Amino acid sequence: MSQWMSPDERQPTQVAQIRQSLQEQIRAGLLRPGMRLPSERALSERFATTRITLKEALAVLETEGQIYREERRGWFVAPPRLIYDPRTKSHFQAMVESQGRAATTRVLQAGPVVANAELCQRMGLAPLSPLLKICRVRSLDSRDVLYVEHYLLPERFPGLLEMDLTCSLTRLYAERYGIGYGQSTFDILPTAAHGAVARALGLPQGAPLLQICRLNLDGQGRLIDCDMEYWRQDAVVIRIQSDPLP
Amino acid sequence: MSQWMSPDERQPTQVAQIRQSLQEQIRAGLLRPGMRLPSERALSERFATTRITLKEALAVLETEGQIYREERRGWFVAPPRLIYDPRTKSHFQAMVESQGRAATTRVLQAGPVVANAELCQRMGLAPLSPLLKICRVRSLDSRDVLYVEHYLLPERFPGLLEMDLTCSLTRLYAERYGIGYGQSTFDILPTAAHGAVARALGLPQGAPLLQICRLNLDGQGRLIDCDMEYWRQDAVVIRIQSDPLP
DNA sequence: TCGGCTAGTTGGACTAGTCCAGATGGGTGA
DNA sequence: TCACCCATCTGGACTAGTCCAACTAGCCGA
Repeated sequence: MSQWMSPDERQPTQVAQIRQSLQEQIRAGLLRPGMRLPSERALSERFATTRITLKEALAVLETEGQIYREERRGWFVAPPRLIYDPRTKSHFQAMVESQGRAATTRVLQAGPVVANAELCQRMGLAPLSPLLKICRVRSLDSRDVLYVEHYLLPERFPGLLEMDLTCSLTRLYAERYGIGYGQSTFDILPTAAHGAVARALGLPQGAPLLQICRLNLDGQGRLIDCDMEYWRQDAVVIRIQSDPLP
Repeated sequence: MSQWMSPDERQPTQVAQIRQSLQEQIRAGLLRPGMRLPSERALSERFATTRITLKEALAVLETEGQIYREERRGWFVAPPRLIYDPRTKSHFQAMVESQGRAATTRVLQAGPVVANAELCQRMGLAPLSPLLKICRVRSLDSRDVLYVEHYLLPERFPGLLEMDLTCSLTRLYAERYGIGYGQSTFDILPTAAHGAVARALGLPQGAPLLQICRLNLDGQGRLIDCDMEYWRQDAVVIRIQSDPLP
């Protein structure tokens, strides 16, 4: 029988059915953005299946960015994505507010470190170069969605650590040091949450993330800093406009 | 005891240990790009755990793009990523070959369709507008890494379906119709494989993918087409350079 | 030599649980 | 009133299997 059916027509798996069913409820607005889903145990009972199977369906919806997790707290319906054009030099707060949403920033850590191998390579530094590391968590409508590690050249930013680091670094660069962005390079790639990132965003280890590594140069082409951004992947869509023809 | 330990120092989970162990072997070059990993059963025995736990570790490595899956065939070590700048107007083949790798293209389907709701919205079309749909699979060093659906305005491309669609559509546009790209818009977001996409790339349902939706305008700002690209997320890194200051 | 069959292996899908750590909220005592 | 404690609930981590469909490789016969 099944050999004559295209894979489309075959009876969908339980995981697919559960995913479909939850998606429908979300699309119909019965499950609204930010709402908590019933517990995994309650859902698995309602769908007459085991927790493992149910969790697989939730994992698919998670990689699609329709729902998100908070470690040991539960599953929630994802709010609309923030539209993020990495090329605009505007800072996080301005970008968020221009889309009618609220932004806050929290500093987790700020201090000198020694560059690791990956950073030396990306930034073209000598081995064991000193750097300033600033770790921040940024939230969208009171939900933590972005963890950033900034790595700055210490010689260009004397006294920076004493300033208020919760506001835009871009503005500090410009106003206090007269340094503005020129060309930047962005590497975008999906990855999984580990260690510090997972803890900062309240994610379980292995949860999907969108990583953006930006390398910023000033107007003269000299390196300013390197930012490692880790976004909850349901919270953002990268939208880029190519240049119109000259 | 554990209450005084930071989460970093705590004994890592089995999943984390297995992930770590496999990653090390890959980094050391003992498991080389393209090589198949031992079967799930063999690995779960070797790590003295169950298949489910083992699969979870593999899933994390998959979302990190260190390994990839072929449905019912097994797990393989991911080759280096292709560097993809969506803003360069160069076509797939040229981009791949400029990085010293081999590209091929296969046409799965080509014909007229009626635009669905999502396409009407993205392309700004009237409901039920007619479109030409071309589905292609593109491979990198003989591995299928990209599934693309092109949706074109039929009135701009009479007779297109009779041409050789395995080569660059960009070139066909230019050489046969005198149409060149102007500004384009890209939406990049991680998603999960379903239906046609999963089948075309030999992925299991729910596998992580990187979706890029591009909307192409011509030099006069008129719509040319909309491409829905689905990349195996281990196969590519998006690298974008912002414009230098004027 | 080559096509087709077949047995064995692989991943896919799923069941039915256990034990634990962290988050939550209600109640209690200062 | 408010801080703290504790019972309860949640997800996290893991075990030990079963059944099935699809892929594979090797054998066999034309």
